[in-house]
Amino acid sequence: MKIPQNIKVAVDAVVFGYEQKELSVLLIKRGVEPFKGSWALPGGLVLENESLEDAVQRELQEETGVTIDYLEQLYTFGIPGRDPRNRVVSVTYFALVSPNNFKISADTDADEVQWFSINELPELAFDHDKILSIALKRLKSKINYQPIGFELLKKEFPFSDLEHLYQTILNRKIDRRNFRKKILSFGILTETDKIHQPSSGRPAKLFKFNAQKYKELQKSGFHFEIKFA
Amino acid sequence: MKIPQNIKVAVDAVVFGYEQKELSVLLIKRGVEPFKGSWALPGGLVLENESLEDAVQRELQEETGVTIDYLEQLYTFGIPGRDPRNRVVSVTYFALVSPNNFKISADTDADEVQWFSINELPELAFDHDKILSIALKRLKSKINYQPIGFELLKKEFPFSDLEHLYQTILNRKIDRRNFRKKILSFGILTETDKIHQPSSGRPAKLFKFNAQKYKELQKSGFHFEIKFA
DNA sequence: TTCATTTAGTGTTGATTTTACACAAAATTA
DNA sequence: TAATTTTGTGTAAAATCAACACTAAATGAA
Repeated sequence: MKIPQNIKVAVDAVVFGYEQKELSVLLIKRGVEPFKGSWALPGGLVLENESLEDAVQRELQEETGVTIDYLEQLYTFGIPGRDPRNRVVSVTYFALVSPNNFKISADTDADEVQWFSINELPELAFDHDKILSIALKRLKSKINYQPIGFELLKKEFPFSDLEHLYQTILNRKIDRRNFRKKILSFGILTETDKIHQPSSGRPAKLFKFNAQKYKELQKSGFHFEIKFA
Repeated sequence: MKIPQNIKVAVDAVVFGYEQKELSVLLIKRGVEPFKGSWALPGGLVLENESLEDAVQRELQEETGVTIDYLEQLYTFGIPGRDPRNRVVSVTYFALVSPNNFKISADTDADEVQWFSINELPELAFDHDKILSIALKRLKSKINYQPIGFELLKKEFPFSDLEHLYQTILNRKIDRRNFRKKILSFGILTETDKIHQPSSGRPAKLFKFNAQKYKELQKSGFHFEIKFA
């Protein structure tokens, strides 16, 4: 005799943002038990007729109002007991948001959505700390072999922003000359004619990531890959 | 008004084996509709109280009798309509089997389980061709940066087996001297005192993968990584 | 107005890694 | 014993990586 399966499917997203040389994660404060009042990753149950990706986008829209620039599946968690109420299998996603879309929508309760610096995280509900740590690992590893760092910057950015981004995420110094040389050698950045005036110091040219060019290069076997001194 | 969610959770596994310089995948012939009579990846619904990994192991045991040497989560598929009956979210796994465990258990119906060379695949049920192609991509990419190739060989193997394995999976020639030099330089192989007599030609020393050593090296920052001419 | 401070921008050299490449050694079979 | 098969090995040129420091252009303060 078979017992009918009753497992709920949820999605959760680890959304990263970067501003002011700080890497942050988007969290929501839970309004219901269990873990009422705790911070958690945005997410929720998948609806009957929507794809997993649609579910993530919908939940992010509903809960945070934030627009996502990059989204990929991270990992699926399904150990019985990870949710104290029911069996929930959670498909988690990894998302990046550019500073342009950093702001939290006005129609969400600001009390309940917040960016947290990766260095000052609160305790998280469920197994969300584990999910977050896997996402962070993915980010740290992936920026080395895929040009996803640009998703965390404005469309046009001074080179030093990219440099600082890598240093922040990888948490170490990078040789400026070697880094610039390497990235520029890929030929996937376009120099704009605009310049950026920092609060003090020499003005900087603005660059933008050329996704079109990147795709072409990919087709001819090019592989984005960074190694550091 | 909320409609209660009714989504089933399944697991499916792409199991790779390697023998006679051929890479193969383990498939089962479906005994029930839909796709009755078609070949498909082994898998099935997750039980109420088992973890996803346990579900994969159980299904593989039940359906194929094959013992798995390496298992990792691959990707989760959840587009509505991928199963014509119900909404099914399938968490897929990627598995490797060594030739020692290659044989299909006697208590399964041999008619319904079979190894297929990656070059002579039948049509597959559901979206299993897509799953398989992602698994293959993963395998091709992962053998370059993780020592998982050994899971597809016997515990003790002549060096040329490793060489052929890489050539088969990557589908290209590899320089024998450079390959050997690189792999040996890692220090994760132990030379046994046994030798292997090929059907003709010079006898070869047998090596084995030293998982212990690999773990130690990993801790001190070593990273398995292969690049080829 | 110039001096101190801040950030952007740039090349060279030595060390290391990668690539290309060919022949001798040990066994089997005819 | 000659032909065939597979193992095992070194070197040199090319490419990449790693280390390293000063000048340029702006701002703000003295």
